[in-house]
Amino acid sequence: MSKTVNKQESPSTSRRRMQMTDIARLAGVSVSTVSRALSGSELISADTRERIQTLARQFNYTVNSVATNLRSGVKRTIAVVVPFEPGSRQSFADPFLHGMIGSLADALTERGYEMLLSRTDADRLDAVAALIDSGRSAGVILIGQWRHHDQLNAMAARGLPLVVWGAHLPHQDYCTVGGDNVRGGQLVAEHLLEQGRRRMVFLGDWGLPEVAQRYRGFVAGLRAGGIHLSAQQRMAVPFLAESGRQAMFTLIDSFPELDAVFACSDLLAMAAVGALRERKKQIPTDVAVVGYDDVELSAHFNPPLSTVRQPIHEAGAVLVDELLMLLDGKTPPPFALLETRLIVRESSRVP
Amino acid sequence: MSKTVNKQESPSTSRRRMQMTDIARLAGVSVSTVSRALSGSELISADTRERIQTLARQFNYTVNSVATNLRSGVKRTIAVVVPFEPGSRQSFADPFLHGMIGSLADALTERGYEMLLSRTDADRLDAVAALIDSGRSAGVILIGQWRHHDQLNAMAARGLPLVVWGAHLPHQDYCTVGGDNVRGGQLVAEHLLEQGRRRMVFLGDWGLPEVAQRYRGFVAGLRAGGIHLSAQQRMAVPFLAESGRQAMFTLIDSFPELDAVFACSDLLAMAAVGALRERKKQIPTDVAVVGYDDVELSAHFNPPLSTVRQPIHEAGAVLVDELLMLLDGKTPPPFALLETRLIVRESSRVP
DNA sequence: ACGCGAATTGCAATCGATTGCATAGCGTTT
DNA sequence: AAACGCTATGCAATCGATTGCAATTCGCGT
Repeated sequence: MSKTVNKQESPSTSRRRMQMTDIARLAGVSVSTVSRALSGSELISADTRERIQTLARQFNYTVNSVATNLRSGVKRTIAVVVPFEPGSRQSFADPFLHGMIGSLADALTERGYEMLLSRTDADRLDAVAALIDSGRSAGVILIGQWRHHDQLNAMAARGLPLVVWGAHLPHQDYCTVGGDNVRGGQLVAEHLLEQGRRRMVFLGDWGLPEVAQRYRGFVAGLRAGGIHLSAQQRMAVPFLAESGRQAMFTLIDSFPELDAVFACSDLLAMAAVGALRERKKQIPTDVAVVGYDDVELSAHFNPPLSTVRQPIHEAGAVLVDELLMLLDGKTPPPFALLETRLIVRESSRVP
Repeated sequence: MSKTVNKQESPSTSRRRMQMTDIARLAGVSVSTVSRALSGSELISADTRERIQTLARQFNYTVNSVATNLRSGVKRTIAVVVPFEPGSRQSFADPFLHGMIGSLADALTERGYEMLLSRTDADRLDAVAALIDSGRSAGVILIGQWRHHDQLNAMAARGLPLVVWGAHLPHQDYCTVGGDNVRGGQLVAEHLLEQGRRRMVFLGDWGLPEVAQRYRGFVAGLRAGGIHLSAQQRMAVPFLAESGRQAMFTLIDSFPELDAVFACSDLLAMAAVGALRERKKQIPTDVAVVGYDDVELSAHFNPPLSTVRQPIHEAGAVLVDELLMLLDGKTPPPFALLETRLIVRESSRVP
């Protein structure tokens, strides 16, 4: 390759990217001076500095942050990882994730970081280590711990800067941020009991730590009210609308007397409502439905959906702040429990 | 700064990242050899190669892609930019965007690219040029052209690798991918007329090119059926549920005889359904509602929402492929129109 | 006129990799 | 035995910036 050839040059896009040497040549100074001028160093006389900055602006020059990072060793990119179930690849579909990503994007932008969005096989969570090992990002924010607490602990042991949205578990060496899932489940149980419901069903994959905690809280709350949840009153389903629909049909068939549904995400709850309608059940008269997350659409659903609110906006900020603490060498609290409250709307309230 | 000090070192995270020199030392060879071995070069003897690869795996070493990119000049990061309205910052809330991001994430991952997700002020679209100028990404995929066709043309003129999801406009120097919005609007008009509706209202911000085209198609379709749309039969609203709700109330008040709503996104349509219910209108008996996008939830909404499907999965692939063509110096078609079809569900179909 | 410090600016090493070219080692051919 | 060729490896320049230190210029005191 000849030295004068410009990489990524192309017939149509033949303009080479401006670089510091170009500005230096134009200004008649050295690159050192340009570098310092652009970073606003006091070492450079005010008028040289200004002249160079004007020049840079004129030519749309921006310092190459890749080179800067390489030299300075400081990275301003954070990877946000959204795992997908290896079978369906569809985890991305839950609107809750969308809210989470938006919230993280905001929090990172505010603090001057870039966001690298990455999807990973939920069974190979440890693959995210490569994002850090390869220097692509300074740290990782992972949405959900899925079934691999162990892999996460291993990564934490390697000292990788990692913060996880999820449940706080025993023997946890990594840092989590999440809602109070047990409490959330309990609130739903109490509310449904209060509404006079007795024959509940539970929808959600309790193989996942967060869901497991919601389930535990729910069962505990029911037990306190003297109600027991039998094996036919629950179904383990992934966070997919169609799965929720099918599961709901199965539950209606096997437990037709049901009068309340607790779904572990609003998406599942909405799918459940759809399935119940198809079977001519009135919501909430025949069956009360409560979801989880309080995504934006829940309030506009028909009927408006009762749900457990997760403070998404705050979540992004806390996740980012804890990760930045880690990067800064400080030790963030091992877990943060965010406020969790029940929002009662029409889907579970009989007037 | 002393030479032995390790950047981003910290009390808790004191482990320096492995690098090529370390592997070289461990293997007793030079870095050149390691570099070649890890990239699988035939120049290195098979057994040295294997020995080095094993070593790298053992120590969790991954080549620093930042350094690689700097040297090779090839970047494998694409920026996906989601503009937000400067007032609300909320553009992120529409589930359509979520689908789009997921689809792009898939397409990019499949092709071995990373995705940098970035939010920008919709009034400063030209700010995305900095993503390229600064070398953070090789190219940009922008979701929507918003009100700044001019800024986009200027960027295209600078030769920036840019592909836009949106409407095909006259005098367009950049490359777009989008649905056939005019046709979409027209399909909705025809369908509503066929259902015997005559008093339609339109919900959506026609200041945005895509929406304007849907509006034009809709109006043209109505005109063909001998129907005229007066100024009180439309409202310009941003893609926000609450705005949609309020706009719907206003329309109901100013044009109470309405019997059909065409909303420019499913989010708006769902919000409209909510507002109509609050005013005791039956859907679809009293008022038919049609949305746009066919997001996943639309099928599970109550009633299931009629809508114009945008082929989101295909969209991501096409956007990415066109951008890669640009990066490759080829000239992609100036615009791609993806299949647009009407999905009729219960919200607009009287049995 | 000379010396000295302060204010500017430039030189060159460096970040962590890649790669053209040089070279070392070793077997073959004549 | 000399010459040659091939394979496997190392040297050193390079990507685009940053930064410690050296060098230059200039003003001013004596």
